[in-house]
This record gives sequence, structure tokens and C-alpha cells, in this order.
Amino acid sequence: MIKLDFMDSRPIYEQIEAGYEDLILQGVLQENDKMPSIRALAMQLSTNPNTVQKAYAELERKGYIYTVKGRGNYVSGNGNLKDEKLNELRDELKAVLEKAEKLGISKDDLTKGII
Amino acid sequence: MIKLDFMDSRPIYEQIEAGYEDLILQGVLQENDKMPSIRALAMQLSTNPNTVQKAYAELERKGYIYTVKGRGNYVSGNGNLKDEKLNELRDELKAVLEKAEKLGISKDDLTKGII
Amino acid sequence: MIKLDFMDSRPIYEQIEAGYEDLILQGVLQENDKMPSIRALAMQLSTNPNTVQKAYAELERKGYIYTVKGRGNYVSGNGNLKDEKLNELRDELKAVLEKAEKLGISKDDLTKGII
Amino acid sequence: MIKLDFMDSRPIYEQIEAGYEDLILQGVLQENDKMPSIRALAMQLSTNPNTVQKAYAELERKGYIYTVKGRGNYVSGNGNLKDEKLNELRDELKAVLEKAEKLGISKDDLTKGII
DNA sequence: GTGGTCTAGACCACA
DNA sequence: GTGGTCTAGACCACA
Repeated sequence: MIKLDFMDSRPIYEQIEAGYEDLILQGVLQENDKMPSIRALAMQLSTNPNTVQKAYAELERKGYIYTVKGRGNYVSGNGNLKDEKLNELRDELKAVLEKAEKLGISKDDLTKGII
Repeated sequence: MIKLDFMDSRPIYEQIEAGYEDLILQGVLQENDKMPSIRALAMQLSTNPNTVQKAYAELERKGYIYTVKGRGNYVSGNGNLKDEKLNELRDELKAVLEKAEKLGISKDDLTKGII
Repeated sequence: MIKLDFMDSRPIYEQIEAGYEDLILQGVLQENDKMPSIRALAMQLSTNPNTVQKAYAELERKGYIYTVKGRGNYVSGNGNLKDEKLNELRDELKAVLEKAEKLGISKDDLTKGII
Repeated sequence: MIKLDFMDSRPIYEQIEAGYEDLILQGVLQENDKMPSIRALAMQLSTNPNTVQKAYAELERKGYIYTVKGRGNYVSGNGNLKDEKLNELRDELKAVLEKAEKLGISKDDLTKGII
């Protein structure tokens, strides 16, 4: 379902994390859907269970999934998640604008033809 | 002239690099100005000469400074640099927009009140 | 009669255990009342009979229920149970107070508006 | 400086975490003090560096320490930390009170001689 | 079967 | 030296 890119400089666990964030935010995975088991996903991505475990732990901390002991991991509702992601992206946008301003680049030069 | 922030998660060499990029792009340091010696800057920032060396190497690779063997490092002209930086920032901007689009976030929701 | 919350991080057998402890201490289930059969409860909660079995074993160990071989499980009298539970809660309370004291938090700051 | 208790049912990384939370909240370790290196602490506690790493990562996430790449981990200021810990303890206190109330235990019976 | 913790050991980036 | 990531493999609690 998701793919690893070994050329990508991001660590493997972050790629897994980002991949599933997207699947959940896009609604491909819906509330209470079962996540692949840690071992199964590790096999599928030819990586180590500990690496998948790290990604899942992070997804749980961020509220994307929840764990039922002995059963597996499930997708949380994506109610606030989209809003949080929106704020995250807005912050990235602001950061770019600030960098431009600091260098005296006009908003127009920066955004022309893009926005 | 520049300050390190140890709470900043970026590695120290990157902070040095970014600091001098800014000083050069803003025109605080001008063409053919002498850069502080590696040892002097390392002392001043209480960091390792290897770290400063790495930052300078990166600045040279990007065309911000040039090295005169036995003499030191000097600032290059910032002619193309500003254009390159502009393109860099425009690429970052595009990346944010693409991420938003992939999640079905409207351009308006993303930029409202910012741009 | 009791509900499982899969978002709850406690293991399922503990939730079952806690649920029946409450029902018995509150007097909803009275002395010699019959507990649901392990299979029936497992069905009802759509969980594994082993899990219910583990909860029942724990309830028996704590004196909440007793087993009649071949017949099923029954509620014990809740005479001492309430006192034991009270002591348990008092111990939890003491633990919180000790943690606060160790950090130099005054009893007043801790309890203001709560007790 | 901290000790592990192998009888303690909490995982090792949590004990390390809790131990250093206390040292920092009590002011034994002060802002910008250097934490022991991951390897050194692992040796000292005869545990694995990965386990210490997990504890440090959690301490960083909670704002107790910060990492300087290639240098080590340092104690953050404990400004808000004490307030957050106070709220945490107040929440624990509320939880105990609610459990008591649900069982019809009077506040007085619960707190007599303790508070 | 499923997740959580831990060990031993490797390799890398950074200072 | 210092932290970060990853692998291989083990053992445990839980369902």
C-alpha cells in the first residue's frame, strides 16, 4: 500500500509514518480500519519490525491510530487531524514567507505563477 | 556576527552555513570581503574547527565564498545567488502547495490571512 | 452490562475485571447472583473466552466471585470488599501526595479546588 | 545517580525517564547541565544504549532535555515543567476522587488522616 | 497471532 | 566521542 524510497534521505520509520498519515488524511483508510500488523508490514516492506513499531508509536502519539493490546492497531477518527495538518502546512507557508522577507524578496516575486 | 542556537535541532554546521548565506544575500558581507578564519570563528562560536570547515566547504560548493590557498576565504559576488535563492524558496512554496492539494485542502484555506 | 472501550489503553481483561468490581461494589450484582458464563460474556463483548477467563480468575483471587465447578461463577458477599477497596484508594491517594511532596509541591497547591 | 529496580514492573526506559524527571524537577539537575551520554549511562545502569535512547527521546519530547547533535543532551529550563507536573498530579487526584464517588465512598472516609 | 521491551551489535552523521 | 537509525533475534503479556 505504501512504498519506501531508499534514495529518500528521510529515515525509514518517517517514510512509513508519512505514508500512513496521507492514507488516513485522504480517507483511503477510515476510522476503525485495521492497520497491517507490525510483523506483516515489516515483511512487506522488507524492513525490521522494530522500525515499523517506531513508526506506529509515532502515529499513535499524533492521534492517527490506536492500539488494542493483543489485537493490533486501528485507525482513529480523522476529525481534528485534518485541521492540525492544515495548521502545520500553514506554518510551513509562513516560514517560507519569512525567509523571503528577511532577504528582501517581494511577496510578488515569490508567489508569481504559483499562487 | 552570527549566533548559534543549541536548542535548534539543526546541526551546528548548518546553522553557520545559513547564517552566512543570510549575511551575504542581505549584503552585510560584500564581494571580496574576508570571511573570519576557520580557527577564529570556531573559537568565537566555541565550536569545533571541523564544524566550521564543513560549513565553509558547503558555502563554497554553493558559490557563496571562494578560497585562496594560504590566505583564507572570501565572499563571492552575490549576482546569481539571489536568483538561485529565490528559486529555492519558490520550490519550497510549491512543495507545500502540492502537499495541501494531495490532501484536498483548498488553496484558499491554506493561504487565507497569510498571503 | 459492561462496555469495553478499545481506545482505553488498559488490556481488555482488566477492563472486564474493573467493570465487574464496580457492579459488585455498587450492589448492582448481589451476593450469590450468577455471573454470566465465560462463553456468553465473551460472545457479548466479542472477545476471546481466554480473556474473560483471565478476568474471572483475577476477580476470584480478589474475593469478588467464587466458582462452583460445573455450575459457573457466583458473586461473593461484598462485606470486606468495600473496606479493601477503600484502603486501595487511600493508598493511591497517599502515593499522589508523596509524589507531590518529593517535588516540593504544597498540599494546598495540589488540592485547591478539588478537595 | 538514579537506580533501577528490577522488581519494579515498569519498563526500564520508564524508570530512567521518571528518575531524571525527578532530578530535574527537584533542581538537582539545572538548566543547561549536561546529561550523561547515552553510552555512559547505559554502562552505569548495565542496560542497553537503545533503552537509554528511548528514555532520552521521551524526556526530550516532554521538554525536560534537549539534544545538541554530536555533543550530547542537556537539561532544559524547568519553567513550565513544574506547572505541567502539578496539573498531572491534580488529574491523578481527581481520578481517585471520582473512583471513590462512583462507589459511594464519602470524601471524608477517603481522606481522613491523610489530607 | 499481536504488540512491547530489551539485548547485541553495526553503521552513519556530526562535533 | 555523541546521538540516531537499523537489523536480527529473543522473551513476555495479551487475545
